[in-house]
Amino acid sequence: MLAARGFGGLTLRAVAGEMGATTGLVTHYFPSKRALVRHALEVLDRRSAGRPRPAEERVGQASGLVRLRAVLLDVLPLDGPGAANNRIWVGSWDVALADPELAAEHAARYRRARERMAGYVAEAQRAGELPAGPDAGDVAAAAQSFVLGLVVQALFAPEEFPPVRQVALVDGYLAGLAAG
Amino acid sequence: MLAARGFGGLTLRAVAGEMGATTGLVTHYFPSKRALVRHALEVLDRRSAGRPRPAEERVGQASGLVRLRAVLLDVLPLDGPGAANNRIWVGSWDVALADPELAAEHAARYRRARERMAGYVAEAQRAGELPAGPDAGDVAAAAQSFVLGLVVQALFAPEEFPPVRQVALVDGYLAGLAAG
DNA sequence: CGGTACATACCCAACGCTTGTTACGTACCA
DNA sequence: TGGTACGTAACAAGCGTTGGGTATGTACCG
Repeated sequence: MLAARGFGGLTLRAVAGEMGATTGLVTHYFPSKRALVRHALEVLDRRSAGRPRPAEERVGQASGLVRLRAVLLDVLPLDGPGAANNRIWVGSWDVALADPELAAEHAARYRRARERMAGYVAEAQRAGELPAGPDAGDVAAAAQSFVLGLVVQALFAPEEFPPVRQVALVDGYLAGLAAG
Repeated sequence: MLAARGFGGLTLRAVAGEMGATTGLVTHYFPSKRALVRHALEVLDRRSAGRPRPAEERVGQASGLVRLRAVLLDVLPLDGPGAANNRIWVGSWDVALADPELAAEHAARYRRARERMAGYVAEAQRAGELPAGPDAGDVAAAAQSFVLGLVVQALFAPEEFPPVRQVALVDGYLAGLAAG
């Protein structure tokens, strides 16, 4: 629903209809539409964390730089489901920016992601894969900025940003980081 | 209106009320709400292009790298109006992703911005400010990804991304480009 | 110069529809 | 007997949109 019509086109009846049910079912489980939206975002977040990650799953206990790369690639809309997820995520920014509570949850999510990346960056710095100079938090924030923006551009211009190019751009970015 | 309540909270009555008028005025000039939204985005785009640009205006006929930096900085939410503009812009992605025509206009806007940046990149490459190896279009796409994502993060976590840090991150990114 | 015709700008009121929400009824299951 | 899981129906509110009314110009024509 959200991936197709966005948050602006989200209605309880459409949600219920998609499940072959009625609005009574939805309101039975969610006290309000806002709670539904919140739950949807939480589910999406959890699913993104728990889904089969094509890039990261084979990484195992690899080096910090390899894991950083895997995390970055997992964010990108490289396939159909990934694009759908990202459409929802990007669309949620409109409602989140107008709802302080949702905005805070988003901020927390992105902060967690940055901290995770910062750990990989620090690891890569200790291993000499990345220059030790820059602050790991800054590098992580920059890397997340890069992929977030790449997601947006890839969603609006899929033919200009096919999966191969997305990966190539990320690799180019990481190469720049390594070169310092 | 849009900066405060987002596209999900946009109503003709609220728009009219904000001007001290009625819905009749709005419908007199716009055949539909969709046309209103379209016009608003167009105005926002034009205003962004024509507003006093604190970073770029003093650049004049400077080098390609300096101009690239100025363009990137002009996108960021470094002050109140800049943040408001970016809130609208980010919020518009939800409605645009659900409306093919709006999506196409967005894609065209971002493509134009990339092409502009690519020109500066090529200029910087010719001047030896940036390594001549990478494709200018790729560098421009990467740079725009970077700032777009930085905008999103800065909007959700303003205290973690104050103007100084935003500028520092951009400069760090450009330094990496020059070195890589 | 005066008067008529017309277009513009805007308010007002209402339309039909959709929305989120609520209340109630009913089946199933412990 | 009671609680959970739904469907059904209706509610009031708000929505975009429409049509008509009324001023204020503005152009045309004798």
